[in-house]
Amino acid sequence: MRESDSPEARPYHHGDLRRALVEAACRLLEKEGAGALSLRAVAREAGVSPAAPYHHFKDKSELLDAVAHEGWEKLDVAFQAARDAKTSPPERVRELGVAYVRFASQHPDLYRVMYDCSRDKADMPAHVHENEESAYRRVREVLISAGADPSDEIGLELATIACWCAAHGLAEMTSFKQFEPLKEALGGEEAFLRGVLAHVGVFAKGL
Amino acid sequence: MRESDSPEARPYHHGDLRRALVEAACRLLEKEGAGALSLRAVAREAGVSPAAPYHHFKDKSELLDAVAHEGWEKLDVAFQAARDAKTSPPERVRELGVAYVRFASQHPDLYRVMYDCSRDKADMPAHVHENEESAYRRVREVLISAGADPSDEIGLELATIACWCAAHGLAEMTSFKQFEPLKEALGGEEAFLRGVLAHVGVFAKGL
DNA sequence: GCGCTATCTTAGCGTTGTTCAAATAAGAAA
DNA sequence: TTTCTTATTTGAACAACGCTAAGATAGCGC
Repeated sequence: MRESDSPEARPYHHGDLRRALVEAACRLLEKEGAGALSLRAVAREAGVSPAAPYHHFKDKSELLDAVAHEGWEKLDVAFQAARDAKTSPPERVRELGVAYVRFASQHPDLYRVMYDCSRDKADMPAHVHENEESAYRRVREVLISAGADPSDEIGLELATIACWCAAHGLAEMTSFKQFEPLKEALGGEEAFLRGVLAHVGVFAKGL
Repeated sequence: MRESDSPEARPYHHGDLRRALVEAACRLLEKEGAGALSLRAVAREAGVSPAAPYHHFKDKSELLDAVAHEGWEKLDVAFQAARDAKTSPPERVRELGVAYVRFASQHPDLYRVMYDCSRDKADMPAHVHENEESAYRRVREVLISAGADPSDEIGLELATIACWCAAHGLAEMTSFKQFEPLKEALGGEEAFLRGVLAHVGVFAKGL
């Protein structure tokens, strides 16, 4: 029981440690929270020595990158449902926003890692951010399908960014306990999210 | 030169160390960034031993709280100008948003500390957040003066939160290098901020 | 003067990220 | 097969961190 018990390819004598480490990190993140996510703890959880990860990641931050990558993929899955929802295109924009925020509120520590990675590598070339990029493009597509003018390059980009900013801001705030009375008054988190997003132009009318 | 050279009250035999520590922390934050802000580094910067801070703050996080407190005060100063601007009330809402985001983009590391403190104490009683609260109330006031219906308690709160979320989201994103081409196309950061905020209902039309 | 108490220092504990030489095991070459 | 090579893992170590405990120091009221 010293490594991931998945029956996958184990190309070297200790199995696919890289994969095992990322999974251990995700497990720790859900169990103990972001504060407990040290490289040593991840190695411990995976059952290897503290130095082992350095043969698969040059840094702690590179491990976190891999975790974040996983996170963006999970978010993309959550986006699928919203995009394929059988509602009007403008409503789909809202669904996308709600899906985003709900993802963040269901996996707060993972979301934190994802965002910290994005910020710490904010000045790196674009190809580093492939997953963010793909989520970004998805928002953009839904905005177009909701009636945004695709020929107005700048306007479209501004709208997409506004979408993303509002969703990110709300995602980081929903957990604030100060809002709980309001959530109850509205009858749940879902209604709260929709209520806030309704005040954000892009979500309210799809541009 | 072992402590702050301000000629202020020094009630105990080493001067007002608490104050000196907060100032040293702010100095470090601007010089070296958030990553270099260790308790020991702050003590070093203030010219005292690593254990000295523990007689003024029970924790590292309590020092950061004090730094964040300072930050909210500085933000409030930045808000003053926007509130007193001689423009139409709806325009003032936009000014507030721009002031908020500009503050965050001018003091990114301080803003990070401020926000991390808010999140880490998100489940604490309200009086802990007096400064956030006062900034929140300021937004609320400006919204009312811009035409929001003060009797619609819930609607007003939702609008305030939407404001804050959009501003916070944008504040954390403006530094992303991906947006730089767009900023240039629009002729500067200011235009970029206004462009994004224009897509956020609350900012665009003051509710 | 005296003691009291707050303040600061020195020393130390446990943990972290990271490096490096040595050990180990898998795959290729003989 | 045996040997060689190379990728992987370990164990020991370093500096830096947050934090604690015991002692030194200095200001205060008596």
